[in-house]
Amino acid sequence: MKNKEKSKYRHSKQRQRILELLRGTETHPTANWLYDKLRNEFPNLSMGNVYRNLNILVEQGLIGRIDFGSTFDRFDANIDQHYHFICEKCGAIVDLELPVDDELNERVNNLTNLKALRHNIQFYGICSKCEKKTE
Amino acid sequence: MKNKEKSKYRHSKQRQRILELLRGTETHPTANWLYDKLRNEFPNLSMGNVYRNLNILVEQGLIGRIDFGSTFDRFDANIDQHYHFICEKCGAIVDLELPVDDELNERVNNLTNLKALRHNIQFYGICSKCEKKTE
DNA sequence: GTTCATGCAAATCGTTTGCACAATG
DNA sequence: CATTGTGCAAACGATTTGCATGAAC
Repeated sequence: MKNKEKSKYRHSKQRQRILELLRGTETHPTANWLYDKLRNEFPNLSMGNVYRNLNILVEQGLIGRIDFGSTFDRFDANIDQHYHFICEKCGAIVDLELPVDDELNERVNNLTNLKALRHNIQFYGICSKCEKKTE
Repeated sequence: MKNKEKSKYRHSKQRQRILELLRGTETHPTANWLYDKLRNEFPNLSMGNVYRNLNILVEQGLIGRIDFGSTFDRFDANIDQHYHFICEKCGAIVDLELPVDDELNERVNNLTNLKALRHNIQFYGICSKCEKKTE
């Protein structure tokens, strides 16, 4: 699908440091956090450049963007807790009948010193409509 | 915490119709989708009003906002698939050691005619630091 | 010296807000 | 008539983009 085989990327101190910072922290920084950390080293650093480099690093597969889903809010009159399926082709969101498994929270609570109260699951894949179109 | 016991809301045709539309669809509309559907009935409808009403309906518990997490992107040098815990107090995001359960995808695929390839889980609750502060 | 990276500012996109007027109860 | 809802336009915050200059190779 996405073929940019050419490793057309040059070396850049800024990008290098962004990657190092991300590798050196357990937290999940925002672009702004990285920007603040790097202002000292690169006094003229711009947010635009931080974003550009983050996108390049994601494209290179060196980092991940924590992907909670779409960029805009979606609303739902179905109040019961339920999981969602999101089609990677057409973006459709489907409610799932899969029973909500509250034991998962317990497993987290037993494994860590966190207190998990609830959770969401999003499944990603291809919906039946898009599956047909491709075939 | 949040005490606005008074049902201080009046009746509004626009809000009523937004709720009806949400109840009448299986999709998970965006504000813009609702806006488009309602332009005919309310030629002067504004996006601002759609958003205001959606927020009110969420506050009333009549609809849900599909909540994928934070408003800004977060980045992560840990590429392996893993689940996340999000602290509802301080917003911290913690990687979980909980093994990724690919059988969940199979359960979805058996239950539906979708083809789930991967999934994310986000747990929500209180992290240990915030837990201490509250106690 | 061609191409990619950068800083800067302006632009974009989804969402929120301030305000004067209209609708509700 | 007191208060909430509305349209409008401006404001907002996170992210992207156009452009002239600077660094990499």
